[in-house]
Amino acid sequence: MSKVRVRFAPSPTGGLHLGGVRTVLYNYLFARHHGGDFILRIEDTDQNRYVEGAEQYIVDCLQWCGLTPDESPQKGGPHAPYRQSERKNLYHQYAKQLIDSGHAYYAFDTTEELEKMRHDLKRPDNTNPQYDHTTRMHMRNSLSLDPHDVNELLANGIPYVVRIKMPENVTLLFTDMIRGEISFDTSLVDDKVLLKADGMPTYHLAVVVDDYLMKITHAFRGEEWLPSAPVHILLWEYLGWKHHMPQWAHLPLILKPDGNGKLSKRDGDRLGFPVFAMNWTDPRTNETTSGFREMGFLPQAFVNMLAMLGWNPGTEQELFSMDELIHKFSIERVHKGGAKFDFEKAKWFNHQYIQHTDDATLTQLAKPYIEAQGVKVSDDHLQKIVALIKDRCTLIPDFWQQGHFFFTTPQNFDISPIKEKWNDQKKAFFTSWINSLNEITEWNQEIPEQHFNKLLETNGLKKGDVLLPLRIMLVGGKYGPGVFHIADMIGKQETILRVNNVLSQL
RNA sequence: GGCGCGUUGGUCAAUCGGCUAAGACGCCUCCCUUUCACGGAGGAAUGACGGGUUCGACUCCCGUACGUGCUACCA
Repeated sequence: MSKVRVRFAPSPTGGLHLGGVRTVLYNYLFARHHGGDFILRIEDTDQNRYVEGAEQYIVDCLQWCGLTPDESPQKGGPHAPYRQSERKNLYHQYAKQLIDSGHAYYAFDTTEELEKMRHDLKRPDNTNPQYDHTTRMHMRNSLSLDPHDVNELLANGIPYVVRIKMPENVTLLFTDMIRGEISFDTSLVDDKVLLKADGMPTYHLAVVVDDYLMKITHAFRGEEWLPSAPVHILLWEYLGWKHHMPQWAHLPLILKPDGNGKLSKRDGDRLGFPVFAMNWTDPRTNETTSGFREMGFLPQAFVNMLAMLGWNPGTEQELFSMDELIHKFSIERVHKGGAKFDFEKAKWFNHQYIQHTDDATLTQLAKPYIEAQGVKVSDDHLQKIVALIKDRCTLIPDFWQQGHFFFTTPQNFDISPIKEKWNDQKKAFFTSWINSLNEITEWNQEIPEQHFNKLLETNGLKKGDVLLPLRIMLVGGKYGPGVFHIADMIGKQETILRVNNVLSQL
């Protein structure tokens, strides 16, 4: 068997969607599992939809996720170029070959004529009339027109497209690696455009020609492509490449969490979670769509989560390194049905990864978020804090949410939980505690607590009476790690200051 | 409308004819923690429906329903 070669073939029209990343992932895992090649091919045949920066964005996403291609527009390779727009001239000969063999034809219909046909033939029982064997002879093409007229139109440079001539009454069978045997009746498929009037191929022609030329052995794509599979299979056959056709796998869709349907970036905006891998700003509208990276996901967690959305190894294991995924991944275990995206589960994965990441690495990840708040802190000091609060961090920005009081004096105190039970006795306790702290020179985790404990009895209080007030004083709210850990980290002066701050408010 | 594909708890899902139907997320209760988390122990919650085939069907077949995708000179 020849070397496995797969490709991810996005169209550079915007940000990379969850489903897109998962398609890359499955391609990548499959290629690595089989010791094959993973190729990035840019399908930019639609010049109207081309968006500046989208290709670079895709490349950056793959890089962030650790899914680097072996061949790509950036890296080059034996089958360059890897951008279809740069391969434009290649496709013509194949279109010509199809016309000569009678499997395709020229069509001269204008947009208006096409619209008229679709409008005129529209019936309740046929809401979408097609350009197919039932209608093609009524249209203006090289099948319906006199050959002499066709030549004249071509000679005069009248714009034309090339359409595939779908055969009638042929049952097309193929085996999908995920779904098994699938069949189509070719009479029901329309004469798809292969070459557009601007000279660019459509997806249908380009994908077949390039997969052949680039020696692709396995082709993974979204389920939405299933209905056009017969067109592609026929092209492989008509071009004489039948025996080189890749094995197909149509991946299930990723669905929106509520209701049904494909997950779209609008769902993310609506429900408050990212749909793109990284922030994407549309250069035309300047609108930014948020991404998992910026929200504070670790790429490994993001990838792990996506791997499990539509695939699992049949064991109870949920957390996998990339190497384990490569080792265990098999396309046969990919599900047929679509999966609803669950942001809560996504966050759980990230929390798991944070807990399993060493403190030094986390420190470097958290640092930019801390510094963005105008705080300067040494790596050493930060790392101690990170160790103390990582348990309660789900996303990287949580290191600030959960630890801001280590860096800055709280300005707002939620005293409501302690206000009602506050009394002079407690006030006296804290005053005497501060006084005793002022006396000491040594500062660590134990000393302030020893003084604290000692004073309880003299003031007739139980520890539980004053622990929460102390927390509010130091933190500002009912959260955070052990209070004496905090006192230790912020130091004596700051501890006294914060106690006084709240004492004056009560 | 036509065609394709799909359907196990709220969600992700195991099961490839033996089921008293795993596990995870989320939710609830309790324990731990004199905060919030983490952790631990429990709990509620599932085979769309109807026919077959079979000693036995969540698993196989056929219908129906529902969902979803496609039906562009977009990918």
